[in-house]
Amino acid sequence: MAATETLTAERILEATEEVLRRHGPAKATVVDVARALGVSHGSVYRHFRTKAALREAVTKRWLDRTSEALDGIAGDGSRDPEARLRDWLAGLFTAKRRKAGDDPELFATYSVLAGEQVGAVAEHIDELTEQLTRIVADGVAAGVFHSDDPAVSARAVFQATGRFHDPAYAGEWDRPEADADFAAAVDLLLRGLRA
Amino acid sequence: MAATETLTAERILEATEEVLRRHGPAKATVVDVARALGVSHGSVYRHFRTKAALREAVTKRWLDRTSEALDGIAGDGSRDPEARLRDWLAGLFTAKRRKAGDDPELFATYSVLAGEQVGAVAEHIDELTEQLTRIVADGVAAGVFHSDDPAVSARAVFQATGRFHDPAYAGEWDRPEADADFAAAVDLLLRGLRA
DNA sequence: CTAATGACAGATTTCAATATCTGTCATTCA
DNA sequence: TGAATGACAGATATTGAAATCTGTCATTAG
Repeated sequence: MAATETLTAERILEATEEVLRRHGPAKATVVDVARALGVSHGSVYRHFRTKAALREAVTKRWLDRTSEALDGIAGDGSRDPEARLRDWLAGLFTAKRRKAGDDPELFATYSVLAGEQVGAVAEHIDELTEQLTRIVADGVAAGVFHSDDPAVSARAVFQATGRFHDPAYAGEWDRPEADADFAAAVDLLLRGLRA
Repeated sequence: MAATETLTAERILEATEEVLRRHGPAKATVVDVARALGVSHGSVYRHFRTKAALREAVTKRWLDRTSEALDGIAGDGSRDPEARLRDWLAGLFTAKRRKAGDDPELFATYSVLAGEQVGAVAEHIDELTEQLTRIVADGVAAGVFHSDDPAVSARAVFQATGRFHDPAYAGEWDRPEADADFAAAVDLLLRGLRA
């Protein structure tokens, strides 16, 4: 079905996301994706060199949706850097938590890729760290933060809050202490950043 | 062999550790342990109710060796709290890193238990957090640290440094950036604690 | 001439039969 | 009498044969 429309990378990505959502990362084969599109699996390979590349592309698209939302906070130079940092960290935690809850199968795919140290995940992390760096640098410029090197501080903040965004900890995000722990972490880190 | 000596829990733990070291956590059955001791596996069950209890006991013994070494640092009230905290965190990182490198099979066992949220691991974490709390409280008493609640701050510090002691991250401990990342994390957290 | 196909080899996964293990307990041994 | 045994049922792991999948490519279709 739908063989009337041209087969684009975008359509394949949509179908893959759907198959992944339904079957999870373990099942969800290239053949399944092709079946869902009503084409032969050879056609899928015309657009993605390997199954790994396809999974990575789907995950990248999915991760980019998070980055974009946070980018708005990071880039809003009109606001107080401290409030922006708090909002950004809270936004990241909330987004990951929601993704883990709403799209467990896609999230599982992302967790697998994160464990495999795949390029798309590394890029996502770099992107987030750059956003953080911007906030820290703005804070330093405004005189409210101290940092010898905003990139180093941003990296430290990102890693120190790993428990609240690293998929390895997803199982702990629903525990009742999670929010208090998050608040304590943010308070401590902000004290460390203040000029 | 060695059937002459009495079978004690201690001897079973030693044999289990040896079997675990040799075979890893996947293999390493109760039957193997019994074989290594030259007794029937029923005898092992006289000392440990389940296989899980045996694994946990072995891991506990192994974890306790770490706690004891660090306890010396935490309890040394004569030293500057900031230096003690730095040494304690560095000691924990070094110890975990060495355990992961020297005893990969035992470490894998510990990682599995950590993932399963087992009691012995929770106790180990509580113990470490208490040591940290002592250092923070000493620092507050000496006027060099600020904290509304040393237990909360200690917990935050412990979680924020998870990347450097949580077995989930063991794969990253040998990367060249690890030491710089650790230093940045400790610096930031200490700034956050200072009065 | 480009997009799509489907047959193919080798790799991976599935599945069911088989073997091993866990945990119990009536019995044996010292 | 208390420690150790070994046979046992049910659960789990291993194995190897069959099925499916990945990635390629010569061929077909438009």
